[in-house]
Amino acid sequence: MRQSLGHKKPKIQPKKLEKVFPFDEEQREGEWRKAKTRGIGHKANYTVAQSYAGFLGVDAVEDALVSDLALGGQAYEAPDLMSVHGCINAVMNDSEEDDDAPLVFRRANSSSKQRHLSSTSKKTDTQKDAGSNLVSNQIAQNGESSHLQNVKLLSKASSEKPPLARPNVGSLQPASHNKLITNDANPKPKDGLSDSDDDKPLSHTLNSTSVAVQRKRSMEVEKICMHSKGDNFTSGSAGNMDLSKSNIKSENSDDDKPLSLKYSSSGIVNRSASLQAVKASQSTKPLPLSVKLTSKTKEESDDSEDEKPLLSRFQSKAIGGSSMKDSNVAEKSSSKSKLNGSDKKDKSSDENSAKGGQKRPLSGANPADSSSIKKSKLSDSSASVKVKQEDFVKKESKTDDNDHLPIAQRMKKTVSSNSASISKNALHKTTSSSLKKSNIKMKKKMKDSKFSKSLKMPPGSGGGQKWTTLEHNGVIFPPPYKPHGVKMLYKGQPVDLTPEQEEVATMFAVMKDTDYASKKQFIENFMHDWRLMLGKNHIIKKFELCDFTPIYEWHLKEKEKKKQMTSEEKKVAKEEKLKQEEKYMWAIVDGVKEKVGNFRVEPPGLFRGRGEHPKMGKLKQRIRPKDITINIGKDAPIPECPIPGERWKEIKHDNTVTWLAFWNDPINPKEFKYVFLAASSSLKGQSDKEKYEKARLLKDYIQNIRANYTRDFNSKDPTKRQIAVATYLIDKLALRAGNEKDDDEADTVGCCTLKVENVELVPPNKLKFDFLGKDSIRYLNTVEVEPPVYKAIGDFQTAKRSNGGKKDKGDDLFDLLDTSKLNTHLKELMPGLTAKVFRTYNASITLDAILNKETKDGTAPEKIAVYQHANKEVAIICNHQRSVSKSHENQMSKLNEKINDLKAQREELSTDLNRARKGKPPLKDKEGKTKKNLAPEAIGKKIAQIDAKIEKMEIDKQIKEDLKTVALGTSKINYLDPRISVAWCKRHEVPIEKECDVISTCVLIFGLPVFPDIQQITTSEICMVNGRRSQLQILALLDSYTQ
DNA sequence: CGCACGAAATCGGGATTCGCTAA
DNA sequence: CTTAGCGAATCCCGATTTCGTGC
Repeated sequence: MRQSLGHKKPKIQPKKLEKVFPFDEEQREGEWRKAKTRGIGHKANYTVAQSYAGFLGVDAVEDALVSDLALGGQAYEAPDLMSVHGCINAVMNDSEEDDDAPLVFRRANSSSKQRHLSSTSKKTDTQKDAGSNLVSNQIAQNGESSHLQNVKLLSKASSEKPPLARPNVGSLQPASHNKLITNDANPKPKDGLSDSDDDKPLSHTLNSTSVAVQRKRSMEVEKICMHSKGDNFTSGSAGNMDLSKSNIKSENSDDDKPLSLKYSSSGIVNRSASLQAVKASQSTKPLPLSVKLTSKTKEESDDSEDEKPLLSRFQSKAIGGSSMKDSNVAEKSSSKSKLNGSDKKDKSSDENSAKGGQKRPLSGANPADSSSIKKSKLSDSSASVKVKQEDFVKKESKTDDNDHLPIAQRMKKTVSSNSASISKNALHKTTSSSLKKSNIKMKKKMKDSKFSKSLKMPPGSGGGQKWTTLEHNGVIFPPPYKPHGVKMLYKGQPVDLTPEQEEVATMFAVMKDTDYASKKQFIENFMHDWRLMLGKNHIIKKFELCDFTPIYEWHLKEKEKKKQMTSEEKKVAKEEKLKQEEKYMWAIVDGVKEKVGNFRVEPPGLFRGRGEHPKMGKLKQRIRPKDITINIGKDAPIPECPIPGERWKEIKHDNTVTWLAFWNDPINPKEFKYVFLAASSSLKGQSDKEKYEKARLLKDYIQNIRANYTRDFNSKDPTKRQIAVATYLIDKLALRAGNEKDDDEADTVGCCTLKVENVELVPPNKLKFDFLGKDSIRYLNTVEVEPPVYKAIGDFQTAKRSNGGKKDKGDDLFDLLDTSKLNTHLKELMPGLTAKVFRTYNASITLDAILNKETKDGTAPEKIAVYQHANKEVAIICNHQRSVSKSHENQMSKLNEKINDLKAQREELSTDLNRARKGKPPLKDKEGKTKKNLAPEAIGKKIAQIDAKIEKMEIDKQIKEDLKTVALGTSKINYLDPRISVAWCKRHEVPIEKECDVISTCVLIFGLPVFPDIQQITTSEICMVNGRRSQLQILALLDSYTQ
């Protein structure tokens, strides 16, 4: 056991984190319970609409914040992220602004150090170094995994920290006015404020006095809250501004010593810096995130959407406010500050806008890149590398080398030639100063370039360049089939099969215990494809005469063998596999090592379609190199084909896409299977970020959109009317758009493809939906709708077909609509708006609303229960279901048994209590033994304990029952903006670590030094790390930077 | 020596995460 | 190219057993 601790590096870390901030198991979920009473059964009636109120409230809050700011007189312009960061920092301690740029790092270091040592003065470099050394030493002592230690430290620090947040929170919430969202036409001034926010955080921090700091902290908290409420989703720039300010200040004051120490710990910082630099150069630009967060995304919106209208709005807003100027000033003044990166970005954005809002072409992710994609990748990398190096140098000089070395090495690997210089730099401080200068310049350039890139051409927005250099090793194929020689029976007789035939027979045999094996369609398809292999004259003709049992039993035996392997053996096997796959696991994108998602080619098998899929059971042919197209950088070595004698189908060098390879789906040749980077990659994080930013942007338009469709409920134009009603359903019920489907796909529908029979009118004004959606998951929900909608649906159902006939139940309800028409319409309402955005928006806004509404003072477990409850409501809205586990019934009865057991104990104790009060000895227990003669008080205490236990178990039971069909993970990963979770944790002092399982990773988003080595990760990369994704990210990062 | 108590070790299975691949 | 659920793998925690200590 202990030993195990020593070994696993990556996984351990997470564990440790958890341990550091353990929550008491006992959850008393008071409110939660009540909420539950609604239970799953009620989910049917739950609609997004219920969360609207909270949503409005947010705006109000924002306004309040704004005024606050105004009063303060200071124009803080920190990006949202910053603000959040700050909060986090306060809690976690660390600095974080860094996300953005390399410069940031330094800052972060210094700031963190400062915090640690003493808030009063910044430490000198040497001081910092010392601090870092301490940390590193500690780590070293402990031994194996410095990570762990660091983590621990961090977590402790965070836990220890006195939370500032709370105080203000309450006050903020009250805000009641809800300002309507600004319409597209005239964005409010706030936006402008928000825009400006991005820039100047640093200066503020520095300036703020301790008192101010405290205040700010509280402010921050508030803001965060706001954020969580609405900020995240609302654009409230003003609020954002506040946040940023507060954040900054808070950061200064907050920093925990521990954190700073950790933070400062040399290696980490350097690494992160380098990473940041790299990223910055690339185009990931963490800054944008931050900006988006607080300031609201205006910038982002610009980036991604780039709608002129938006830009103009933002600009105007920004201009209108003093913020812009301030920001600029701040930037200048604080150029040295680490935040620079962000500042610069902001600036650049401002500048750009000033110039005319034109965005630069995406051309290169990195500034350097942009300058010349043509350059050999080496040169490109070198450019970015240089920046990195510089950062490194600085940091390294300060910190000790040990930690760094690994990183540097890594860097080298990726960068190649550069690495050497890096290491050297580390050694020589003297050079650092000059380097710094150059760095700063570089940074500026980089920022600008980044900025332009990121803003202008977000990857998601289409068309742009996604990378400049790309290296990877292709894909790995499953091992060839090994014939087992076990013969199946036909008419009771063993049959000889060729290895190919046996392989397919085995595919079927191993599925004997699944539902598929008894489905007609499955068997039909399987037999069809298998017969092709057997040939016309094979004795095997009829499925009914086949007996796969021998093969099935062989399979069971193999499985058992595997199970019986000792852990030692398993470990060895695992390591071997890892060794084999190692080279395929990573890609180098613009000089940064990133994890590849699905580098394993899908093995052959029988297609397992979901629901009543017409192709289930078909043979999924083995994929060979000749089926695969590789996409890779022009200058990168072409991956060697892993199967001797074979070759790739094609090599491409398309930098406008993110896939590394693809092949045609053998089941549906029209479709493709792509190999992408892992969720933890910056490319994915970036698009995630864009997704959430777009959702956030919707908040500014939603009011108008709703007014719009409400008006069109009664439109005389039937198409308009259908669009209005469909939009309403998508908004209110979070339905999917519903693309047309071919006959060879499962018969499922979405909004646009709803059939007449899928909706039932329930007088007076309810609609009952019953249909199979994506994954053939049933959507069953009865909701009350506005009368005009009710009437419209009825009209659509009875309307004439285009050919004049009468619609029947299988006809399209929205016969004049399809997804492209709908989305075209939506895009007119808001740039980039699609049906999916409503889902994201409503999921996140609902989380936000519930958290704000239901979180009360209380224990951490209570708060977490609130979070879970909110998560559950979102899952219900999105109709994320799961099948009830096989052991569910079993588990429930066990729980009941235990409860009954406890109740019996309670009874017995209560008898004893009565006797004890009368001075009598307790009765003998079941086995006839005599019990201790306890004092009545002692017995009473025991009873109370048991009562508490019973109550907890009852609650657990209830939760379990309620969640048995609800899948929380999907929304957590794909729909809930992690910034909401982070802000909430911060505000309510819920440890970010594991508590809400979602969140541990979010830390990364903000560049918090949870894992020192990861620190460098910038916002953009991680961005939306939730749940599992966060885990992945953490591990991936650790792997990539720590090894 | 036997017993009570508590800490450490071990075990078992529920909970969570991961990997996969369909949609 | 994102979103989704499933089954397997892994983690985690409580329950049970074992071990150690003191009376």
